[in-house]
Amino acid sequence: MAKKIPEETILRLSHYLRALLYFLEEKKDVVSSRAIAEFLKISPHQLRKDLSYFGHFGKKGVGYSCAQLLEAIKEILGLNRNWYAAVVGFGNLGRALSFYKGFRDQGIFIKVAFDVDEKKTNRMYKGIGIYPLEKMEEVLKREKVQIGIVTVPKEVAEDIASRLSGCGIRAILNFAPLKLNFSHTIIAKDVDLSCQLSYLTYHLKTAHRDSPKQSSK
Amino acid sequence: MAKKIPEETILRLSHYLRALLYFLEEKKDVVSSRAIAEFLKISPHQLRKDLSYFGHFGKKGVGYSCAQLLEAIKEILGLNRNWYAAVVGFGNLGRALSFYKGFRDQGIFIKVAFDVDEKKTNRMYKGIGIYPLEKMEEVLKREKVQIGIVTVPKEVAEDIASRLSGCGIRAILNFAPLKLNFSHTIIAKDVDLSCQLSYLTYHLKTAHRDSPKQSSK
DNA sequence: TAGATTGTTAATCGATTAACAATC
DNA sequence: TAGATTGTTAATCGATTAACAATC
Repeated sequence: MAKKIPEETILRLSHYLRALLYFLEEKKDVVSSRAIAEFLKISPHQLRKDLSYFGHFGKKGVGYSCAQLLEAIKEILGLNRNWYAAVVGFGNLGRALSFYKGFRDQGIFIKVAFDVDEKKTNRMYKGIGIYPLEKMEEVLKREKVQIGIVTVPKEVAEDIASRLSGCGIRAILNFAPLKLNFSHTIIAKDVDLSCQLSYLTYHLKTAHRDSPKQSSK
Repeated sequence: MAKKIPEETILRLSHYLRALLYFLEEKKDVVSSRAIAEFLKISPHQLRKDLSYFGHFGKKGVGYSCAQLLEAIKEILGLNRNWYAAVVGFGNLGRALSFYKGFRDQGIFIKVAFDVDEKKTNRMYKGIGIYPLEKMEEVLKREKVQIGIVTVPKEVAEDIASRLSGCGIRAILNFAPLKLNFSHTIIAKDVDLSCQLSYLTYHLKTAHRDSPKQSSK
């Protein structure tokens, strides 16, 4: 592989996808990097730099074909196919994520969920099969699932991750407040909601004493 | 202000807090940067560098007092007091966040929630008052709330943010798939769940063709 | 051709890692 | 005193921004 691709670039590709969907809805055939950048409130340089990691998608002096760039980015992100996920921990958050529309729109479907609480399990819930946690290995053996979404308490999260890994699942979206993104066998993305809120309280507290200006990013 | 503090540093302070809570539970009075770093799977350099932005908290040759460092970080993050938040959009995700324990443990309490759906509103729900969206200004005038948590559809998110700002709320945790973190009057943190999943599908797709090794971070 | 806009190289900026002097 | 560990400076690494040649 030629140049290392920044993680931030990958995350921004999703934004570009959204912008293109918007411009397509607006019946635009072609857009410039400037127009996309304005829509997303970023700089056009960044968009072009990000795309340059993957190839040449535009025409100099013209811009980008919305439809073509959309397809190209979908392909880069692997979103030109369907993916299936399992939610582990069917509490408030697990349930909310199971029915999150944003995932389905991208072709990512929650197929099954697991929970320790026997009262929740062994039934279908809006098309999703809910199983007891101890049946995880058994169920995942027959269901084709590539992604695990972990919303269990932090005490068991690491164990769950390694069990998922044992079932052949190589990607985890983790909501437990600890780092799962450290192994070499699993790709994990940690989403730590408490950290995000502390980030806000830090700035609320700090904004006071300094001045109304604020270091957003 | 002397040196600019990286955003990543602020986010890591929350992790340090958790590590210290762990070591306190383990009855440790003093910990070294190495021990904390091992627990969190980061490098001790990073911990020490991060802390150095805020002062001197350890004793050379000894380490850090768990209790003292805990208090110091709480103060830095503004977590030595209570904060109150309003959830806007009481759908699946809004409801899940309203009862998320991790927030309460940090002294951040959801006081009220708003939704357009009249069937959900004008009642209490496990201690949280649910109000119709059009009463937002009225309710927020009498309730002391510093943080807005936005889980409305993307079409209305920007409008909601500016209405929150108009009510004196200066910090927003945004789950709508667009950027609210651009104004100078509001501190926003955007949490984009679809991006996180695409990040995983990208790596799943890419890991195949390269090799089992993976560029975690 | 002139104007517009891309793709890429170079310059800048910022964050992480490493090394080490200070000191408990 | 010797060993341990912090806090800070310096070196490295990586990402963003800017500038511009290529070209539609």
